[in-house]
Amino acid sequence: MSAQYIHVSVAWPYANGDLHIGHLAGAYLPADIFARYHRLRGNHVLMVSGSDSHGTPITVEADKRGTTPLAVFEHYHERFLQTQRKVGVSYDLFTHTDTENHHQVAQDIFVRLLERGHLYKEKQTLLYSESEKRFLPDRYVEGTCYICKYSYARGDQCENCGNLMDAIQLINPHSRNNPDDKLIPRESEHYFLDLGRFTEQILDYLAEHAHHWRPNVSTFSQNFVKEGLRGRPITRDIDWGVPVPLEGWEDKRLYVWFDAVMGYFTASIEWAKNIGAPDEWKKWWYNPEAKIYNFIGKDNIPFHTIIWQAELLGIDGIYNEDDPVYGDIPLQLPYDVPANEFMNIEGQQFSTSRNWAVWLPDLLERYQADALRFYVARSFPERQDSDFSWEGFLARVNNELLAAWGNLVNRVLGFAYKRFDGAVPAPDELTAADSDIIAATEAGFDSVGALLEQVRLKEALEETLALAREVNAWLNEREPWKVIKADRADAARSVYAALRCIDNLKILFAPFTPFSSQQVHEMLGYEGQLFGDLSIENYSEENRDHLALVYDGGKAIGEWRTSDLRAGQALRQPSPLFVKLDPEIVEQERGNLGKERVEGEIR
RNA sequence: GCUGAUGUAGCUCAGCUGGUUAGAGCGCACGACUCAUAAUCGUGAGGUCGGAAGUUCAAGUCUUCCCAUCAGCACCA
Repeated sequence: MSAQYIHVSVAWPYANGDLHIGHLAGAYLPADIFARYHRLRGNHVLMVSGSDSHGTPITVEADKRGTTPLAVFEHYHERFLQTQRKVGVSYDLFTHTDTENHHQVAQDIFVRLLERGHLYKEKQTLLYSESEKRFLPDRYVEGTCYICKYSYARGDQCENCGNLMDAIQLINPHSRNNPDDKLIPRESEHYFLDLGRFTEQILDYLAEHAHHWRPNVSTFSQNFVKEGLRGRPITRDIDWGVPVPLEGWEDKRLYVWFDAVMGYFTASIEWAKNIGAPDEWKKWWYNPEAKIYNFIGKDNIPFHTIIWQAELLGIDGIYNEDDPVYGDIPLQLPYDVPANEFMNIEGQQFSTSRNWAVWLPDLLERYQADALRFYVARSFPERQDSDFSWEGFLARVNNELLAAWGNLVNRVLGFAYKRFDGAVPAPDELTAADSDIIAATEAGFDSVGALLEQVRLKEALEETLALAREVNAWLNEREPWKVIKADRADAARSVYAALRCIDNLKILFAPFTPFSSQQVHEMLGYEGQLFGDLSIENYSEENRDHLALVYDGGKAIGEWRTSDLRAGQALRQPSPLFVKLDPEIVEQERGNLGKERVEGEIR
């Protein structure tokens, strides 16, 4: 099979706070595992994402900290880059939405939608907060219900009488967070994306993919459309964001959801520019053979299964009219949207305000990236919400990752290194049991690979782990440490077979735990690196420059294929792969939950 | 309130279109082994599948109702 084009689109984090375990479990780690697998397969992977620089949460955070939105997002963007490099999320490009490229493409998309009649103007009356200097979303508004006179009705619904309402219908509306803050109704004109006109196309699209999507994503999306698609506003009265490219609209900006979701597209274009091949992105976006995967959390499903599709359908052909190769090909819609559910923490929902959270930068200071990756992958909320618990982390790292896999590597390599002069022993002929165990691990390339293809990552890891256990069991049968005393040749057979198995497992584990697989690779005496390098680069545009995380696969030699380990290959001095965790961390870490977290100043 | 999802051994989870004594890993008990970060391997004890009713020769697996949890319900993205 010739190499496929795989696009891995990863949800864009708001740059208003550090990354936490939920980001990793929901989207980044699944995406990275999937991308690394496809790279090992020799496919052309383009994995992009970036910091969402705009949006109310960032301006709110800036006000809170007495600084500017720009300073807030740049501060967190830089931390995102470092954190993700450390945990090994291998983006071909992780950029942000305040680049000149993103602004330009977002505006072009807006104009194109406008020209094609997919946008309409409408006046809305919204409640404006003088003190917060913004229009408040309905759910942040509280007031007296005009029907039942209940005094704590929400802007969207009265909890007392159950009637749905518009916030402006409330008597004496005020901000929920700040009851003294009077809200003033203000009329304002905005552009809306006319979603309704895409209903049929989107239903067809959803039906076409229903059989291979996760049921929750598929069902949810279909119901969402069937309830009726209404227009969504795509402009706001704010000053932080992508300017609306129209005369007379200078004091408005594109609404953040509208510009952020197209980041997958704009970042692909930026990536192509950065590598000096400006049309290269079309190999994914205008190639019917390419597959685009959107890795997101469940809270974002309709944006990635409906609204983004509408935008893509609406702008079809953009930047492509005269292209000799791709000119007549439609813009590709996502092939799959493997949304994850949520990862709770110690049985409770994640919450920033209560600091009920596990922050990645903190975690990566204390634990190995692979330990974290392993536990999170073991607990992926693929079908339902899952739980991050420190007890679980301790148990899974010590009793599974370290005991089954780390120990297997350590016991075999240590034995081979000491008893066979630091080299891979040369077997005369393998026993049937030895050939069988090698074949069993080789079969993993098909079975684990098939699961990874289907984005069934948890099962893939479980299968890999089971193979490691199988090798341990076989080794206990063969007992080379006992056999060697009487029959060195037979011990050489089993040790050789064990090394071959480890060489296979090294690749099977590599998408999940790339750092330790690299160590195994080296200890087995190989040169080179399984994956490419992740670095933080500075890119200059016309008026300013920006930092980005970039994966360079140039040096990568890892391949998704069975071991052909040579007898006689010199081993390197083995050392344990994983640090055994002290049970005390459970109490220590639990103690940090809910405590105030001190964050550094933003310059 | 409406829509959708989830509820299976102590824990974390598998169980596709209904069909032999309900599975895995961890934990636990006992045993083996000692190459290995007291890791590994074997054996075993543990669930009647949230509750109730129903359909069926047969239900964890379909239907209805109830309970609990979660998400969405359209200007939070």
